Amino acid sequence: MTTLRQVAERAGVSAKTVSRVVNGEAAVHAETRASILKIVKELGYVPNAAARSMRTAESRVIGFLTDAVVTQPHSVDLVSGAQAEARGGGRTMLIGNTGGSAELEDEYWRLLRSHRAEGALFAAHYHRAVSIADDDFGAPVVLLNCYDPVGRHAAVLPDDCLGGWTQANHLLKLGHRRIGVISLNPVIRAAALRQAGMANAFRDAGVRFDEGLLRAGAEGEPGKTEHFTAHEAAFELLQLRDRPTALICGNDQIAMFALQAALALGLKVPDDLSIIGFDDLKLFSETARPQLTTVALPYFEIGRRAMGLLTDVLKTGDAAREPDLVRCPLVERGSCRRVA
Amino acid sequence: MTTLRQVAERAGVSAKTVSRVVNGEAAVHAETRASILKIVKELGYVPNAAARSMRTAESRVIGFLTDAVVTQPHSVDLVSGAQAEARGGGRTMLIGNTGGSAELEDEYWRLLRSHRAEGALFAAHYHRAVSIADDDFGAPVVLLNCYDPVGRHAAVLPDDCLGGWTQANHLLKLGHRRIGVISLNPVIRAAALRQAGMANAFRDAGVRFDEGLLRAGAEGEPGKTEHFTAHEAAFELLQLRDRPTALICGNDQIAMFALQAALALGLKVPDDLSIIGFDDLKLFSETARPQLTTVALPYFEIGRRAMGLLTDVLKTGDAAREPDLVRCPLVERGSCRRVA
DNA sequence: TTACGATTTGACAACGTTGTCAATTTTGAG
DNA sequence: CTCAAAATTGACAACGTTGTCAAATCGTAA
Repeated sequence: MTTLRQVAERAGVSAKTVSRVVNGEAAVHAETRASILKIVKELGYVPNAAARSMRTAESRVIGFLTDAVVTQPHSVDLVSGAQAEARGGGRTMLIGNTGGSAELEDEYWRLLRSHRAEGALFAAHYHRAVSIADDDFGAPVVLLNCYDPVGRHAAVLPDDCLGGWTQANHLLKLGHRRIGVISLNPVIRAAALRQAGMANAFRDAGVRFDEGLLRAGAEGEPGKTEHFTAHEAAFELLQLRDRPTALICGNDQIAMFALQAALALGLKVPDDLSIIGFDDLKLFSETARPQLTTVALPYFEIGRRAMGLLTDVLKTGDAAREPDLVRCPLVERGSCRRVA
Repeated sequence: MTTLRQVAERAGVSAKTVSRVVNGEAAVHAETRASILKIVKELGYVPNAAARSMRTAESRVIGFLTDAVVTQPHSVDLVSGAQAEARGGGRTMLIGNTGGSAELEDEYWRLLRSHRAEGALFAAHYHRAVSIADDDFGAPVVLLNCYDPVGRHAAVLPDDCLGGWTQANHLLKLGHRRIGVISLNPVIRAAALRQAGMANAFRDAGVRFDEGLLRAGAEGEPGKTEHFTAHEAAFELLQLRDRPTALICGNDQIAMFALQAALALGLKVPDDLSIIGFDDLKLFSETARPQLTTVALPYFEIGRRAMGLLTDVLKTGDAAREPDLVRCPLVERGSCRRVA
C-alpha cells in the first residue's frame, strides 16, 4: 500500500505538505498541489483510515445496530437512508444485525467501542420501547423506530397516530361508513397509536366506530412466536350479515390476507370492498391485484433523519429531545373506491 | 478511552504484558493474567482497532458491497449469513449499498481501501454476470449471486438448474402432466438455467413439455424498468380450454400473482390448481393462503459460504475456482397436491 | 534596497499497539 | 547448592498520519 511518505518522496516535498493537499487545506502553492495530486493518482494513494483515526482521535465511524430478524425487509430502507446521510458527512457506517440476541448485541457494542465509533444508531424492527445495553458505550445513540422510556436517547419514529388517522380519514372521505379494522399485533405499540388516530378521524367525521368490526391481525411475540390471524379475521368480517364496505389493515401483509379472503369469497376489490394497508412495502403493495392503497412507513426518511440527528448531536453536543415523528403519507393505488 | 498503557500502569506491569493477556498469548503467569484481566474489566478497556490495524498491518476488515435495490429483502439474508461467518473469525464487515450506481460503487471501493480491507464480498440482487470496478483493490473478492465472465473471482451461486429440476420434478411426481410455467424475467440468467432444469425433469419423467404453456412473468430491467406480467399470464393460462393443473412460477412473487388470478377465477388452490414458487421468501410464501410450496433460495447459506470461501482464500492464497453452486431445497407447504 | 507581513513549507512528536529481542526470574536436575 | 533450561517480563521501535510551531520564501511598501 502506498503511504503518504512515498508520495512525498516522489514529489520531493515533505509528508506534511502531501497531507495538506490530501485534506484540502488552503495554504499550498497551486503548482505544488497539482504535482502532488498527479502523483497521488499515479500511485493510487488512499489515506490509511486507521492511522488517521489514531492521530486525530476521530474515527468517523458510526455504528448501526438493528435487532431486525432476517425476514424483515424494512431494515434495508432504514440502513440505506442512514447510509445516504452518512456518506454526505464522510462517515463510515459499521452495521451489525443482532437478530434480537443480547449476547450478540453486547458483542457489537464492543466492536463499536474497539473502532472508537463516534456514535450509534439503534433500529428496532417494530415500534416499541427498548432499553439498550450500551451502559459504557460513551457516545451518543439515536433510536430508530423505537424509544427509550427513560428518554436518555434521541429517537426518530413514524407518526403512527397520524398514520391511523390518515387511513380512516381516506375511507371516510370516500363515503365509507361501515369500516372494519384488522389491526397490528397488539404487542406493537403502533397498534394502539393508530387506533387512537382512527378514533380521531371518526370523531372528526362525526361517524360512530363500531367496535364489533375490530379484529387483531396477529398474535404472539413479533419475530418469534408471532402468527397471523388476519385471514380468518377477514373471513369473519366479510361473512357478517351487514359486512363492512371497507377494511383498514394494520399493514400491507394483513391487507394481503384480507385481499385473499375477499377473492376467495368472490368479492371484487375495490368494487365490493375497499382495502387500505399500511407500510407501503412494495413487495406487497405492488404485488396485490388491485395494487394496494396504503399509508407509507417512510423508513428511508427515518434512517436519513436519524443520522442527521446524530450528526447534529455530535456537532452541538446537546442531547436528546422530543422524539422526532415522521409523517406517513397516503399512497393511493387501486384498492379503495368511493361508495354511493 | 482507556489505553493499554493505563491498564499496565494500574497493574504495575509493562504494556507488553497487558497486550499479551488481551491477545491470549501463552507465556503469562496465571496470577498476573488474573490481576490484569480484573483491571481490564474495571476500566472497561477495549483495544483500539485502529492502532492494532496500524501496528500489525492487518485490518481484519472485510467489505460487503451489494447492488441491491432498497426493495430487495434478500440482501438481508445474504448479509446475515456473511456476518455470522465473519463473527466467528473475529472480522468486521463494512457494508455498502451501491444501489446500482457505479459512482457510489467506486466510492465504496475507495472506502474499503482506506480501511485496508483484507477482502471483499460483492453481491448482486439477481443472478447475473458482473464486471466489478475494483481494478486496483488489490485484495481477493468473492462474488455472491453473480459471476465474473472472465473468471477472475470466486463465486457462490444458487444451483438454478437443479432448482428448476426440483420444481418440475415435484409436480411430475404428484402426477401432474399438464404444467404451465410463468418464468422469471428472461434477462435474469437464472431463467434459462431453471428452464433447462425443468426440461431435464420432464425428460426424466418421459413427459413432453408443452411450449405453449410457457409465459414470462416479468419484463424490463430488474430494479429499474421491470414490471410484472405474471397476473395476466396466469389469467391466460387458466382460461385456456384445456387449462394446466399446475403452475411453476419463477419466484414467490409471481406465484402470488398466479394465486390471485386463480382466486379471482374461482379456482381453489390446491384442489383445482397446484402452484409452486421459488425463493421461499417468507413474506410471500407464508402470507399466501394456502401457504406456498416452493424451492428455497438459500441466501443465508450463500452468504455464509462466500465469507468462508474468502477466509480460505485469505489463508491459503489460492484464487478462484469453479463457482460454488448451492442446492435449493424443496419446501413443502400447502399449495400443491396430487392429481388423480 | 530594506524590511515587514503574508504565504508556503518542513521537522518533529505523538496517537495505541505489538514484534523483536534481551533481561530477569523461576524451576528442576544433578 | 549450582547451573542450565524454561518461563515470564520488559524496553524499544515502528506502523502512517497530522497538529504544533518554526523556518524559508515571496510580495510589496517604504
